[in-house]
Amino acid sequence: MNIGEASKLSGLPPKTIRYYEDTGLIAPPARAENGYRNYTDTDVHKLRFVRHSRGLGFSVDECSQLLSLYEDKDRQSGDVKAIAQKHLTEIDEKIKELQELRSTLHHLVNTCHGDGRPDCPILEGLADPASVQ
Amino acid sequence: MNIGEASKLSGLPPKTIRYYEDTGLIAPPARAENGYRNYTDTDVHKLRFVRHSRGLGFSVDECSQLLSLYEDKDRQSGDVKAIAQKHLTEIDEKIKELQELRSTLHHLVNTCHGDGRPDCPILEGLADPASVQ
DNA sequence: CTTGCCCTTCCAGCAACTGGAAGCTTATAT
DNA sequence: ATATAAGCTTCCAGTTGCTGGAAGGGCAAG
Repeated sequence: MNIGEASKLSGLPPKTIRYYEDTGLIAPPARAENGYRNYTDTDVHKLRFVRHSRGLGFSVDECSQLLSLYEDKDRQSGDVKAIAQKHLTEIDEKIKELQELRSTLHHLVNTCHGDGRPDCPILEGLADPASVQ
Repeated sequence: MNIGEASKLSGLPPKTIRYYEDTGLIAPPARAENGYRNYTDTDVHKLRFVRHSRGLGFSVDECSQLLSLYEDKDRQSGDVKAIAQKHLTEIDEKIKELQELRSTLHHLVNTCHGDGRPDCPILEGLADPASVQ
């Protein structure tokens, strides 16, 4: 099938599929006589795998490792779990970071009148965070 | 003062300060006779403002708007609040997104033995998310 | 006078795409 | 049959927010 069809089935834009090929994340597919990329169901399967991995926030590099493990029938599930566990930890850190940031921002927003007057605790807080602590 | 001193006082790396100048976020400072950038306390004050704004996750473009409002003594605090409120909403969305993603990933990680055997629910979940629902 | 640090500019690269141009081929409509 | 549109190809550039490095000049200490 052409890239457009593979795109529909995998849920990845054609541009992204080509990009993944360029960067080596996915192997180049066969080519038809007219030069068009020719994808198999297996190819699409892997593209879907990558889309789901990226959707869970794995980096392209991590996706590459996961895909290798997926294709290796002698893999050790511990290797997969290690990658996932590390990513989970990073997500937890990111969430924590955002929540702290949200808390500060929420406080600032709450204390600002938000009217036509110029005095603004948000700007004061940005100029000098200590002033709102 | 030179850029190194401004860097220490503002908490921004010299590279970043120059970058902010290049992109128009902050106005070019005066220059000494030897061509070195010459920062005033006011300049440093604005650099700190930008660092705090960026630290709260505002984009450089939003920082630019906030800085303009900070410098405008006839500003309306409602304009500031609108920017902050919008950003807060985006943070909330981001947190929600990450939490959902975390939940899925956590579930996958928990169901994987993580040993020397090849069977792996994580890979199965990435290949076909429906299989783990 | 040389060592070493600070400053200058400019160019390149990171992640992960996305948009657009120029030029094919194929499908559809008249 | 032909005109047009859609889909495919490659390649280059831009996005966001820096960061690293090279090449060269300034300046103080030993």
